[in-house]
Amino acid sequence: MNSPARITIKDVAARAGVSKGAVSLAFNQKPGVSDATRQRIFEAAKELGWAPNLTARSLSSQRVDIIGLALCRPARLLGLEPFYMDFISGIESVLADRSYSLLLRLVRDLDEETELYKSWWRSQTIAGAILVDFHEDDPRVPSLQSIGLPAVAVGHPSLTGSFPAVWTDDATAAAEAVRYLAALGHRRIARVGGPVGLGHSAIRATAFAATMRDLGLEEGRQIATGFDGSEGARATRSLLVSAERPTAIVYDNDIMAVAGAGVAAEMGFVVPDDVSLLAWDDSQLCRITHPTLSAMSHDVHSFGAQVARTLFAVIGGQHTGSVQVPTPSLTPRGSTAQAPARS
Amino acid sequence: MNSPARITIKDVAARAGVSKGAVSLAFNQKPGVSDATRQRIFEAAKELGWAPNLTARSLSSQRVDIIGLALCRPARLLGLEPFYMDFISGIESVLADRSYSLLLRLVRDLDEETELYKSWWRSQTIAGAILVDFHEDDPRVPSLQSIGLPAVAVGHPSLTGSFPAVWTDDATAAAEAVRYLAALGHRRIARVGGPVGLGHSAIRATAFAATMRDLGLEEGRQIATGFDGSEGARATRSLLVSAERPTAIVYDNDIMAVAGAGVAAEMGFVVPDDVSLLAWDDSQLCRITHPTLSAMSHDVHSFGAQVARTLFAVIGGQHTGSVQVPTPSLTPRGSTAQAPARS
DNA sequence: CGGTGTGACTAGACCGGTTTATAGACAGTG
DNA sequence: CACTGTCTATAAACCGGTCTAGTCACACCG
Repeated sequence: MNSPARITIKDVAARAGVSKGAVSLAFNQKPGVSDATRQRIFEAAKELGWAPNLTARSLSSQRVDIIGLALCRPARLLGLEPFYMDFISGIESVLADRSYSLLLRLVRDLDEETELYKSWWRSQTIAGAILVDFHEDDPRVPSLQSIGLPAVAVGHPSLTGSFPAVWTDDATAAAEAVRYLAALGHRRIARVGGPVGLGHSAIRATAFAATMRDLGLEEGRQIATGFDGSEGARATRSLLVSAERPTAIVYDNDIMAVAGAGVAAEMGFVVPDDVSLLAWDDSQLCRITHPTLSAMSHDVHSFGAQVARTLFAVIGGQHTGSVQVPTPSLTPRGSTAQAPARS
Repeated sequence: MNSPARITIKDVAARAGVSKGAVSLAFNQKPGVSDATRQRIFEAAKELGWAPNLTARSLSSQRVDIIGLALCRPARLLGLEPFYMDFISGIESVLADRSYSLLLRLVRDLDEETELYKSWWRSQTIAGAILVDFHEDDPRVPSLQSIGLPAVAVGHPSLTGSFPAVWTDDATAAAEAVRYLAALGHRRIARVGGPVGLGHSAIRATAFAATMRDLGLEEGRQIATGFDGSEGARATRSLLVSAERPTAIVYDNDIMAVAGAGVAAEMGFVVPDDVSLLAWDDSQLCRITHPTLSAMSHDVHSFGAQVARTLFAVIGGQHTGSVQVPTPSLTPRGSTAQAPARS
């Protein structure tokens, strides 16, 4: 169509009266050019408005400055989960420092995700990848390990094969949640969790059940959902109409807790007098509802940053072990209180 | 470190007993190779597990299959706004069809954003860009126009210079919101909006004021915020304690409306009996609170898809005009009702 | 039978950088 | 003064594709 003759390294070299090689050396801070020449080269580049063509650069240097992230949750849900954007922004904060960018793709299922990563890796599009939402016996682990994709896994090390994991101790956090509610006198505690297949949901479920047992409480009812607000609402409704109505409910994310609070209000239950609710993640959402939501809170942004740092270590060829980030801790707010007097 | 001799087009060519060129032709669905040969080539490629190196491809074809998107809102906020992820997923749905990917970056301010786009464009990293959140006299317009970056602007055409705009009629929607509330008998209507500088906030503000005037209502109070939940709460608090307390409040997004509902409850006002609240965007959030939130609703996913389609047209060299997507329309739910009897 | 197409295929230039081997200039040294 | 070493700078190979110009075989035509 047009292209007013793109400026290349050659033009800059000509203008500065040097060779292509010299320009390359100057721009990569390498020795081999005098300060005076370097200066001249920078000036020429500035006058011409030149910046190195990254495509050409990565072709010849066999290096690429893009990280891949595929997310495999329904779009509708992603929009709602404050978690992801916060997580992504944490990743970005580290990438930006090193002039890396994040390539994002939403996929429908794990197979599509695996294929995408394979294709990105084979085609040298990405330098490494971030894998999230691990399932038990996750199919991505063997496939992606075998092609040697540098990646860091966000999930419990027991799930992530040989990929270095960045993980948070969900089991301990789940136990703390139960203990806290028990300490408030609650004896019938329920949990509204994520899908059964999902690794961290399973871990929380197990820890939840074990802690209930430890404390001598009857086994709490647990309902698996798809993290979706409306599913959270449905689960809450089902819990609140049951004969053995729980007096406290733990949710696996903030959205479902908000939905739960909505359902409680709709059914005439007062939070926290009739039922205590405990959210998970502690995004800003927990602070703007009424009552405010008590939550298991952690720093999702830092979590993302740590993931990115670990990935750089992996790409750099270091044999990184798994990294544990701080365990979510309880932040009490207005949605939890003493259990109501025995009914 | 290792690299088990990366497979290139040459290896595939050798294995299939043809030249590099033939492999290239076969893989790009171009004529010039017989079906039999094509077949052999594909087999060879499959056996070797080869996929074209996209870096090399874009270098020689001067084409790139990546779209850039820089978002310039504080990370904390992005996580909360259901809008963006939904919007992004709409974009993705179109990109994926054409095997394009989305390069995402969070930036701190418009200057950083401008520089980033310039650098992406000069370095041939992206084929085009999506610009969002236009301000009045947006500095990005002249800078990016002058370098010839193919881009589509999400915002009212009056703000986007010569960039093709994809926009939604906020003025009409804002007027509809006011008219609806007025029809319910509200006479003191307030608005909690976005930052004054932001284009669509300004448009809504103007339309809001104009409609109030048209209906013969006293000028409604409008408060500018940063879209943040806590700011929405603060604004609502300030409105509800004022002498001229409004009986209806329109918010510029869902989060602030949720926060507003929280504040109302905290202050003992019943929604919608004492005060009606109207959200904007209508994410799932509006359906899970209690009461549910009435909202100006639109299809953000399709919006994103339309933006992507328009961008492809621009990249393809078509002189696209601006495209208008459907105007947000009112979806009444539980947070709006007749105005309380005259106090 | 020579001339003209046409389709299949190849050699090699090219994209815009990086990197290596090498040349030249100059200073220091025995 | 020849000899070595250091520093600056260059030419050319290279990365892995695309793409143009051209070769070749074969059929078709007058």
